[in-house]
Amino acid sequence: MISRPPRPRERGIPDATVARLPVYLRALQALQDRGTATVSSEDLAGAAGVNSAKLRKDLSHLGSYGTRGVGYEVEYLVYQISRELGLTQDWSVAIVGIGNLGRALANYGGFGTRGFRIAALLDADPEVVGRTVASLDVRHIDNLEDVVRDKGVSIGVIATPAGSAQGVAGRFVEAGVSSILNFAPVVLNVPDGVDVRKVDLSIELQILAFHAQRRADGDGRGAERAGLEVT
Amino acid sequence: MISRPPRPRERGIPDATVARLPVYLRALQALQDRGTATVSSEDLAGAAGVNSAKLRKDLSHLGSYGTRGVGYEVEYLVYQISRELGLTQDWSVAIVGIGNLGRALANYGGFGTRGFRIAALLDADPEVVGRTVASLDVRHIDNLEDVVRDKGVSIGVIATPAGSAQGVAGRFVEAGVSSILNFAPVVLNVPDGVDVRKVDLSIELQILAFHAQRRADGDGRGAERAGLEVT
DNA sequence: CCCACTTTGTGCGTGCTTTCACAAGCGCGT
DNA sequence: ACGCGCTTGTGAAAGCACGCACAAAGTGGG
Repeated sequence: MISRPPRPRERGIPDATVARLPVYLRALQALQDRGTATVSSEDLAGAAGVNSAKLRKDLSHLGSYGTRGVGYEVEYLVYQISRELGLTQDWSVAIVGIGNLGRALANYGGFGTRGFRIAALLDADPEVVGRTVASLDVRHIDNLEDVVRDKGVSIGVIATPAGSAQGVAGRFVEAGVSSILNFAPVVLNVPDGVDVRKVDLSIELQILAFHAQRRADGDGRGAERAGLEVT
Repeated sequence: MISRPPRPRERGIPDATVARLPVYLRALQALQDRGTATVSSEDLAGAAGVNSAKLRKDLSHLGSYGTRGVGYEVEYLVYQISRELGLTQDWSVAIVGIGNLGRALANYGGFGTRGFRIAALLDADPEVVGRTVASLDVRHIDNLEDVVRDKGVSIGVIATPAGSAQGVAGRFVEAGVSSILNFAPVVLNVPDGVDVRKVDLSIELQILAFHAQRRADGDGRGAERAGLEVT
């Protein structure tokens, strides 16, 4: 096999676009709350902090939902993006590791638009198990498989120390969870077909430090590389 | 003017590379703790979850620190990456918004390698101001400018509700902070020369939901798009 | 009905990222 | 001293992503 067939991408929305859709959605919901009926790509792009051509191209991947000379109908667009992101159905989330971060996550009520329901909290520490956090009983990690099955958990959140994360990930996968959000500072090893996203505090700080240093360093001329919003 | 002069990028490390250096650094530190002296690009790439060619090219931006036939000396590489990221100096961090998340951040001791020192906690709520969190007094937000000056804060972390975030960002910038890590679900508006990074819970969940739906949807054939680790 | 104005959707050039593939370099055993 | 095996560093190719600029398409006024 010389070259695999040039990647059909059968219904392909580029990953970069997918990463921005939630931002557009939030901006749109803000507009909706303010009673705005339609919005131009220029204005929406401004609110979302992106280039308007990029926004139009992103939206064009979902179909032609705008009206030339007018703009986009806010309500309709909210619906289309929600549908595309899969927010019209309910996702059941389990959080493992109820330390400071786990508690913060559990209490973080406004999970964007609804669509996400925190179904269970799990921890290994007997000190924590049995307590009530965000009106949920914290259950022992040994019940992970049962909880996943009984509550139909489809997204697992790992907020444990680094050492336990891989083990938890493995159990999630074994139990049939194929979407994992990982806050532990380790690279998770998972089989193909499992989607892992990582959120890492200290990595973000380190990237900021790099740019800050660069700014301070070569300051024969300032701000040569700056103001970059990053997703 | 047809084309701007082709972007000198005077000491340019690509952004994509910078974003991965912290991951390499962590993997290297794990190796170091285990007493490993040298490591091949293949092994390190494995530990960091990236392609080995990519890793080598990334490292080549820092200079030629490997030995052919052998690999990279762990300790030396740790030092080089740390230096490049600016972790050999101390960064003073202020956290604004001491809710669940702010507390979690304040208590998150292991900020990667040292290099980051939490210098101050600020909040607007009189109920919270004055309390001690992570052995720091929570001070009133009105002291932001003083704190930034007195403690030499160079990185600001915003963990407030969405509504307050822009205001806090403005004050940070005004006070001379030009690196901001934003946890609030809003797009911050800052002048050029200020570096904002955003961490957003619900966006991550929405992206997971998208891929999960895709997997469930078009399952005439499974897992056509999967296993993608994302930074 | 037509014209001026607005705004979308997209073709195209450019630059960045990733990946492959391999020559050059290094260490070790003989 | 020499050759063998291993591993780096990098040219070259392919794929993506971004943003400009413009044609196409719609609106509203006269």
